[in-house]
Amino acid sequence: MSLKYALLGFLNYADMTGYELKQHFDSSIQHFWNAKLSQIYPALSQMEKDGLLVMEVEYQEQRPNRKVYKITAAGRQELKRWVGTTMELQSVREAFLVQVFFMAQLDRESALGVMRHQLEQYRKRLENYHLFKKSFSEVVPAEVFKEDAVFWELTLDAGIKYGTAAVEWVEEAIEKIKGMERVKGGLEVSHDG
Amino acid sequence: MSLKYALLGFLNYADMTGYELKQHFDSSIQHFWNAKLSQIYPALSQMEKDGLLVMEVEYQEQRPNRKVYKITAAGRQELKRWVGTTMELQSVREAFLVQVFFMAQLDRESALGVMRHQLEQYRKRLENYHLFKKSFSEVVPAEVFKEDAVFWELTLDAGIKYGTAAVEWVEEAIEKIKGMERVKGGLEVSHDG
DNA sequence: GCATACATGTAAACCGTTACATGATTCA
DNA sequence: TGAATCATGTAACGGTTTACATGTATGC
Repeated sequence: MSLKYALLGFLNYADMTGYELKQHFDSSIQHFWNAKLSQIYPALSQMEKDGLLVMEVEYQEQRPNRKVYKITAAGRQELKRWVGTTMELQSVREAFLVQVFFMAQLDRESALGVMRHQLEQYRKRLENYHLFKKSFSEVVPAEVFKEDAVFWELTLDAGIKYGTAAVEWVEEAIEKIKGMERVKGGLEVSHDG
Repeated sequence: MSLKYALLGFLNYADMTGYELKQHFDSSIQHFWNAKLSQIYPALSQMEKDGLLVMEVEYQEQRPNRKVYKITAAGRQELKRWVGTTMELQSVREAFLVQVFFMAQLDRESALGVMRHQLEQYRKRLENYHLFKKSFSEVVPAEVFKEDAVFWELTLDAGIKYGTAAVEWVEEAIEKIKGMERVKGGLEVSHDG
């Protein structure tokens, strides 16, 4: 459902084609929401039918015509309504935690291998957030109002907070696994030997 | 995809019906993965077709027969393989951050209202994790091997880490929003007045 | 010569939620 | 009397991903 509102949100800044909207996704909110073109195009035509957008064709030769979408008054209203709506907390879905939950199946070294791999990936992601944060003031276009930039930066801060939590958690988890006594293949009891 | 492995994981401890599996979801991994019965039942019969499980019917009167599923050697192998597999980092999907990203649409008080509501919900969730953590040693059945309990507790620790990060982030966000100057409806410039 | 940017889509598959369907027993 | 527990499912719908479909211009 957020796809629709993300599209409205971007079109509230400027008229755009689906292709350009995809670029905005990729350069800003892709850290916490993304969409493929194959989802964006049908969503836009549906939103046009619903009166949230209007579309104008720019004719081109040697490539498909550009379909430029513009937000309507109804669209602006719907965006504003949604942004101000308090929602239920969405439930967490973390496949990696399912893996950890059943990880006693593995011997200690395999478990540590999986955890270290995850740690490396969490670190890389966090590093990217930090780099993005550093370059933030240069990246943000000057014509943008300051209040927008504040909220954009808040979403980045969220990524850094969560990312830091993830890295710390795996680091501590690795230490706890190292300290375990009865892991299969460890020093003490083995259940199938 | 994790549904399949969660089912294998639980059935690796004991033979069970779909109904009982659902109860295990609800009392343990529901913090990071959940499933409805309407998804569990077809998944189980598919997994039986794939040779990961075998099913035995226990006849009952006055209610549907119990279909007790048992993991096969192939199922155990598949579980073990998956638990030891390193996976790509899954991308984050946080509708709330989409909302924050476009929140400059709101006046300061409305924005603060939405953030405070979210803060309250994050706090409640974190509180639940803490309560669960305290009662953890009592809740874990005695017959369970200690190594399983260590990994189960790690997933709880993850919840507490992320939950704490979320609470801290919103608290800081609220302070930053309070400190903003050019928010619509704030003390300074208004763009449509 | 190959990848990327530009520019549009459709179709099928997959995963998950909600609604529908049935019906006895037990507890408050 | 009404809700929860036990116990099974199917059908429809919605959102997302992957694969298929087309084709030029530009830069490395």
